[in-house]
Amino acid sequence: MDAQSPDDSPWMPFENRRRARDEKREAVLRTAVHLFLEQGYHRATLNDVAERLNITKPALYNYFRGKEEILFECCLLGQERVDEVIAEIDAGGGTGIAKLRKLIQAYAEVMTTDYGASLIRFDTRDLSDRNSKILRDAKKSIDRTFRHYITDGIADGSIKPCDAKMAAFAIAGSLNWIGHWFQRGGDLSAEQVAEEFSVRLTEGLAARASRKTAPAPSKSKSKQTSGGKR
Amino acid sequence: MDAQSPDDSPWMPFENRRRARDEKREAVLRTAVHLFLEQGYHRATLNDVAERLNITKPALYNYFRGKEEILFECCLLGQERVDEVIAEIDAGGGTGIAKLRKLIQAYAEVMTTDYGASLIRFDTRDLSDRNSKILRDAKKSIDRTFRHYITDGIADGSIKPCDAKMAAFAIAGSLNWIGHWFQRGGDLSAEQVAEEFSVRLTEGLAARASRKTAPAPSKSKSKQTSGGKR
DNA sequence: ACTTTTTGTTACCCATGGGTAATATACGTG
DNA sequence: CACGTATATTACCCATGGGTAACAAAAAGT
Repeated sequence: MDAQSPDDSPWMPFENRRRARDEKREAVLRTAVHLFLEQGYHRATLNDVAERLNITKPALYNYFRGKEEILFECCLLGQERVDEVIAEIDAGGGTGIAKLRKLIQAYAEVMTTDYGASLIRFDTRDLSDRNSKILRDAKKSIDRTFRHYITDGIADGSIKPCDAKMAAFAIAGSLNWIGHWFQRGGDLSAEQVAEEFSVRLTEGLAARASRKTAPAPSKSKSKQTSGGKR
Repeated sequence: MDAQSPDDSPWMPFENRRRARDEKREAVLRTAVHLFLEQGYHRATLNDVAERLNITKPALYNYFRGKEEILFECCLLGQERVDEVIAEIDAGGGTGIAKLRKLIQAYAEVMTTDYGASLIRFDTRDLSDRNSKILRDAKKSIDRTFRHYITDGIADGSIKPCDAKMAAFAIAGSLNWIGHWFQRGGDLSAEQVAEEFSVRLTEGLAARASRKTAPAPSKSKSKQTSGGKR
């Protein structure tokens, strides 16, 4: 997904250091998110980031207000990718479980990218109140989408009745964890993981005798939500 | 699980500050882990910890070498609880899926405790090389146990063939995530969560027509491991 | 009561690293 | 070429917070 490796810098040591501003901004973000993930946000210093780009720390301040803003924009990029994914799925339609599978697969792939992982590996408490709230709201919205697809699926019969809240937590947990263990170049590709998870995480939820195409119209049009305890 | 609230201190402002050394050590850990989780390890200062205990920072150094050691011991306590759980299950016996369910349930409950959560909420990179390795090894061992129960289950026919490695990741991810969202006093009790997860996370794995008691002795005594891709 | 040990306190050190000021160098433009 | 602007650099500031030294006050031993 990331076309360029995180190490290539537009600032060649002594060459044409003339490129569009936005490209440099992006290069800063790419390098920063990589370092933040590698060393942890607090251990990675702006000097480290600058050094990898063949510049010095104050030069970074031409593109960002400070360290916190860099962190925020990394997370934001990850969040935006997820939002795009959701918008696409919402536009497509399908049964609840079909949408859920699509979401799981796409979300899993995002989690294998640096920006995707940053969405959950970084602590929103390191952000300003304003930015922290933006991200927390975005995550809440993503969580709502998971739950929504699940309740949709229960309503249309493609998912067997269950506690949507906890099912969403279970699924999101598995997916978010990818951001912690996955690394490129391992023996598993991002696509393999995404494919496997979209199956594994839904096989327990799918209504039995699940005809791929036509979900059996359940006679009891129960109002969904939780089936058991609560 | 934690009998005492994290705020009660053996150092009453001006009272009998005479108690066993170990109790004080534990009180420091309880308060520290609580603060570390609440604010994040890097934002929580030793002054904060000391203040909550009605003492001053240097007093902490009577019980610990430094901040890092406190962090380490918190994680270690969580890890030990998991190890105890595993030892108990190993001693019990049963089919692969039965052991897996027990592990999931017990692990989930540990994750709802402060020490349990610290096991995954804290970054091992904040520890010394030595301590970091100890914890990473312990986690690897836990992961192996998950995989082992799964391959056991595949071998004894209680779990349908699947990629044990990824199944373990999926399950562990869900469980670890509990440490991020669960909080006491919410609308879900630790037991409810543990119970629900032990069912939800295994219903996709269980071999069909799973008689609770006697697992159908599979005629094909295949050598287990992965069934499909890899 | 006297020392000794344990457990605190106050006062300080100082490395770290985010952020800024002043300044230099290249770039595009009239 | 001169000028303004964008971009980098060097040199610095300083708040933070982990850790230590020197000292005080209980507890415990004798």
